[in-house]
Amino acid sequence: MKTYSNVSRKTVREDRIAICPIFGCESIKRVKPLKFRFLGFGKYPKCRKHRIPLVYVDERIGDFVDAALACFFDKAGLPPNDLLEYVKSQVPDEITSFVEGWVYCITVGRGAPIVSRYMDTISNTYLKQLTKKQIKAIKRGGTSKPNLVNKAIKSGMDEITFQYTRVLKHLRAHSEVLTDRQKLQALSKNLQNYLKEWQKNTLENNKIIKSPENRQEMALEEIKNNYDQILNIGTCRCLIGLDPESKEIKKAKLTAFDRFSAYYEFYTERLATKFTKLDIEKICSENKSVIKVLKSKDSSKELNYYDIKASTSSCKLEAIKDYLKSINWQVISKNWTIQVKGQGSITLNPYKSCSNQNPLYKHKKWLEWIYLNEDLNLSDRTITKICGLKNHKSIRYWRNKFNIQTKEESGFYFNPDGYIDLYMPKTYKHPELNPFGKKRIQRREHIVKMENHLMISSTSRELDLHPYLIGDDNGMYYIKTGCIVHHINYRKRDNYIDNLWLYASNSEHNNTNINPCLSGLIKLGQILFSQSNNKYILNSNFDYRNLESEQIKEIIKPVEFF
DNA sequence: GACAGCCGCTCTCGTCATTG
DNA sequence: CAATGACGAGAGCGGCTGTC
Repeated sequence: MKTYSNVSRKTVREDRIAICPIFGCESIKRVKPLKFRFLGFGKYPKCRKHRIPLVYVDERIGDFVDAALACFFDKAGLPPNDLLEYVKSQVPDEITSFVEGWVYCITVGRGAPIVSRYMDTISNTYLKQLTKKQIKAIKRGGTSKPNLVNKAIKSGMDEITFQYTRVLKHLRAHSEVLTDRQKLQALSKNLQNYLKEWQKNTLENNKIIKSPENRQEMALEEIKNNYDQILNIGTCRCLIGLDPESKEIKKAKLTAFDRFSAYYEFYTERLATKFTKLDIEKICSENKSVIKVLKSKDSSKELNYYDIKASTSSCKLEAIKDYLKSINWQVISKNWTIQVKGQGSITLNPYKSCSNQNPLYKHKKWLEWIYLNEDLNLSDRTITKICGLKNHKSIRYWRNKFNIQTKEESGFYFNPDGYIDLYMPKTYKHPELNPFGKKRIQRREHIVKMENHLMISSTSRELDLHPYLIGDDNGMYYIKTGCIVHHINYRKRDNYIDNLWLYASNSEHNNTNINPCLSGLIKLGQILFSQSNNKYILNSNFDYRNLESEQIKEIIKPVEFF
């Protein structure tokens, strides 16, 4: 569990704004330093309503947004299997419009309007804590009267703005990338009636609505399943034009904020996983996906399109070529005959590889599909290779001819070692990297995340005194070279801040002493030794967390020698 | 079309600790 | 002492794009 800095007027160095840590509680207060450190009431300000200590807004608001976003975009929010099976078997024509409609309704069904209203309230109340002069100074921005508004208050404002922007960006991505409005269609009456029945039945069987007190006896995953059912009812109700909050849910006093709090717990316990466009497409289409193509080559390894990007070029090209053959091209275009100057009309075969005799890139729909496919994310250069051409300019030429706009390039790349590399903007002026400013700075994503986290969560004094940080002239702080940002769960792409730990040096990093932990897991049977492979393997049929803590202590206690 | 500066992407090398 | 794994850092090829 994350710990927050205790809001204490004894230690607060300058005015800051604090809030009740309960999501949805609007109790917000300006915390001033005590004039005499030993005197004064309200040394540890508490929420009047909940009687618990306040936390700083800038430390808590990010958690709320994390929780809300985890809730909106969790995989469990996609259409549930029982509904999908019904639609596929009974009304197969409606599968696309049903899935598109469902995804369209997810954000509203899961409470997006409430987040937006809450963020509005927080930012307004935050501003009310300031004097008119201070608000004017903030609005003026720049360096005007820097002493009037102290740094902590300014950074709190910035954090609220940053987090609000995050919410809006995700919602925008949802409406522009994840949903396709043109595919939205009214559902048939049959399906609507079935959805009404479905939500009634689901509500009746939901354990949390039936008896909320049972929650304490349930495993976290079970709680999540029940919460997801409630949230999916919200989405379903939106889809059939009803208010997402049903009477039963209101009766059970399960507010949207309770659900976000629950989701914060799921998020911190890593039970929430974000869905992508690929997941939606997978539901809609029966096509063999890239994943399946690659899986067939190495069935033991779970692959996704990140792995495709990171895999070796030849393997990637072959996988993509195989994948392209499996696409249902008849849906994309019905006419595969093109006119080529000097050769007359040619009938292309999209199920065969691209070649001189089969120049698929000269077909507008083919090129458009392959270039704009977000999961493949192919560049002109890669398409050139797929087509067996030498000069990428040919692909660009045909793109221009067909009026296919150049994509916005993304600023991150998958290092073959497994990390995510970022190209840093020019404002990133790490004093120890590229001191003459001639080259672009590349930085691993997890280091940048740690730097951002430290900048947000530390006071200016803490930043100045931090032994692992180095500052620049513009008040930015960077992790010194030589320090190591370690992935706690050893997953190099899991760059959530909770999975990162900063070490002073490689030697300190290598002293993490993982061996005693591993031996504990071996004693518990979580890790087994496979004699056929001569290797240790993970025992996936067993979860030591199901044991009582006393049992675990008994098993892993030190061996006694006679 | 030549040129320059920028940038996408890949590849390589270095350090340190551990292991056998 | 060589091999290996986790991590950091950046060189370099050649494509992209704007300008003349």
